[in-house]
Order: sequence, then C-alpha cells, then structure tokens
Amino acid sequence: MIRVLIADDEDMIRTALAALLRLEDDLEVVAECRDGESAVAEAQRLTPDVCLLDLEMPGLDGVDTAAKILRSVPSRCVIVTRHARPGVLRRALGAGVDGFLPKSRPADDVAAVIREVAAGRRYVDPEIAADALSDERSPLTDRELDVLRAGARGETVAEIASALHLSAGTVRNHVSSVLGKLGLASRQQATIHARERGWI
Amino acid sequence: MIRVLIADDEDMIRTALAALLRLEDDLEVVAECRDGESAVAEAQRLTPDVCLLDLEMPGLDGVDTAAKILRSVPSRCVIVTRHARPGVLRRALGAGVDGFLPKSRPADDVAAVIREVAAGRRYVDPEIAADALSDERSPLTDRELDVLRAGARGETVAEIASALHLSAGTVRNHVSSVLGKLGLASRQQATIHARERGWI
DNA sequence: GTCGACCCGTGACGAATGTCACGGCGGGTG
DNA sequence: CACCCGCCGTGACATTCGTCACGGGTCGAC
Repeated sequence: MIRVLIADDEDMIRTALAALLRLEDDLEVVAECRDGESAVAEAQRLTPDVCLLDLEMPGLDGVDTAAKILRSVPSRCVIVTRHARPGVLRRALGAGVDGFLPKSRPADDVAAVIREVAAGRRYVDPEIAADALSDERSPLTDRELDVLRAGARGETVAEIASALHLSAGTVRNHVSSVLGKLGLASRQQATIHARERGWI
Repeated sequence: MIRVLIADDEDMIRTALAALLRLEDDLEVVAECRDGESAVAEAQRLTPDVCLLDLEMPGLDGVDTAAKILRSVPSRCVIVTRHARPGVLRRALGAGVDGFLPKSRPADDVAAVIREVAAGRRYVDPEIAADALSDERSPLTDRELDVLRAGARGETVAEIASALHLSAGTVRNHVSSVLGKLGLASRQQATIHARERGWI
C-alpha cells in the first residue's frame, strides 16, 4: 500500500485527485493539504511514501515545500503544475524531486507516476524534458528583461527609466531591441510574450 | 439520465472531473472538449442537458462559449472558474448561464450543481453572490469594456477599431474616457486594472 | 592584441497614442 | 416636450513611443 499526501490550494482539483486515487487498490491518501506549510507538517507527522505537490501555492510553493520535506523525512516528492517550463523543472530537480507532471496530462497518469516514484524510479514529463534539453532560453539580455519587468504594469518609459536609473533613450533602445528579437510591435505585447514563457 | 458536456483546456482537471461524474449513476458525460470552439460544435451536435464550462480557455472563454451555445441549442450552462469575481459572475449571468461554481469548492459539489441546473433551478456560489451584491459595479460602459477586451493583448488602436468595426478616433475616445474614469494614463494600465477586478 | 557581446547615452524622425472640442443619433426619464 | 446618457464620428493638437544611426564604455573569448 502506497501512502500518499496531496497538497494543492485549489479545493476542486485536490479533492478530485484524492477521490480518484482512493479508487486505486494500492494507493492510500493519508493527507490533503491546502498549502505548503501544512504539507510539511503533515509529511513530518505521517512520513507518506509519496507527496504530490502543486507548484502554485500561496506561501511555500511546491518546490520549496518539497525541499523542506526531503530534508526532514524519507518521502519522495512529485511536482504537479499548470505552467510547466524548463526553468521550474531545473529548479525542481535541483531540490531533489523525483517526479514532474504538468497538468496538461490526463488525471489517469497521476496514479501511474506515483507508482513509478514509489518504486524508486524517477518520472519527468517527456515533453518538458525535451524542452529543457533543447534549452529554449530567452533570447533577451538581463537588462532587457529588467526593462520589461519594470514596465510590466503599463508604466511609461520615463517611469521605467527613473526606476532603473537610466535615461529614457536607453530604455527605448532596449525596448526596440526586444521587439526586434521577438518580432513584435509594442511593449505590452513583449511583456505578455515574456510572461507566457516564464521569462519574467 | 443527465447528459453532460465538459470543456476545460487543462487535461488533468477535465479528465478528473469527467471520471468522477461517470461514477454517478444519473450522469452521462457525452463530450470532453479542450476549447470553446469545439465545445460549441459538440453542443450543437449532441444537445447535452448541461454544459460544464471552464472560464479560462484559449480563444473563446467560458462565458463567450456559453453565450454561443445558449443561442443555438436548448442546453443549460454552468461556469467553473478559479478566479471567481463579482464582475465575471455578472457577465456570466448576463449571458444566460444557470450555474456558477468557483474551483475553490470541492469536486463533490460539481455533480450536485449539475443536478440542480438540470432540474431547472439556478445555482450561484453563495460567497461570490454576496460579494457581487456588496461590491461596486464597473464604472465603464459596455462599449468601453469591449474596447479594453479587444486591446487586451497589446493590439494597436487600428486593430481594435477594425475588430470592432469602428473608426480609430472612436476607439481613442473610448480609451480616453476610460482613462479619465479610472484616473490612469495608458491603455495597458486600464486593461490590467479591469482584469484584476474581473471586468473583462 | 582584436573581436564581439552587452551596456549606456544622444539626437532626430515618423508613427501611434491620448486629449479636447464639436456634432449627430437613438433611447430612456422627468 | 426637453434633457441626459451612451454611442459613433471628425479634426486638430501635444505627447509618447518605437526606429535608426551613431559613439563610447566594459568585459570575456579567441
């Protein structure tokens, strides 16, 4: 019997997954948590075999939670996330996570991955792994990303410039360079583009 | 037997809900869709009793999808959403939706709400309903909101104008009116402001 | 050393954007 | 009826934004 802890702040998805896992004969859901702190506490109290952790949680996120759990109890951790990017995958593997599953995968796969991880194997979503290997890194420089971040809420060029202690012309040049690289036409399109890819 | 269509772009939550609903004796999941367009097509082909629509979907969002379905077939629609705000509730009810359920509710409630709606009753999450009654309505007119929606992804004024079959000057006037009402300085700030409040 | 990146700045140009004043249309309400 | 409001449009205006060309600086790689 594999003892499983589930942590997700969204009640609907957490209870749905828990209900589905309870239908499996070899799985036992021993805890349901709605944030990272309580997941750590419950994991230390119950030492589950596998912890299924959502990445997007208030307070401690999934990776931080996994790191704390892995430092204190001999459990294994699986990260589940809606926006799976190579960057977070690297962060998760660095924290010692054994499973990485995006929410773009059907719910049936969850039980299979839990069994894999409980058996001592690792599981990483092949699509994300391929992305991470091909290393689709941002083509933008650090400073260009700074400018996008500083202007992410619709600030004017002058405000970005003063926030970054630059001249307005320099900011415009950075923006122009970004738009050229991305093939876009305006700053807000660039910030949307960058946000969708996890660059900012 | 209540025939149900499910639409959600996130495979994990959609398949999980479908699997749970299939366990109910009186429910039959007749279609699973991953976007609004295919949901409309399937609804027209199958005329399900209840359509369970996620709000956040690429292309047509849940409310737009519900509006299209309700105009063409005698189905009933339930909107499910992670970010439930009074603004979207109003928009949903305006489109003729019969159920409104945030994802902060456990998965068990989904079947119950589907039965309510199939029986001809309406269901609105009481917490959101209370918020909607107490909170202020958007000071913007319908057309102004249309303009913000059409420009939400950084489109240029000319693109907004042609999308809405307006002249560029009219679009600029609407934008100017919006900025005056909200005390802001640029369109992107206005779209961020409106999105945070669920107006678009 | 040279070369290429990234970074910062200037100046000038055209295009896009927001502001204002104005008029016309329709639908409500007092 | 007059009146207000939302809606659509025009024209003119100042500001902002993005583009381009240019120069100077640092730093690491070859």
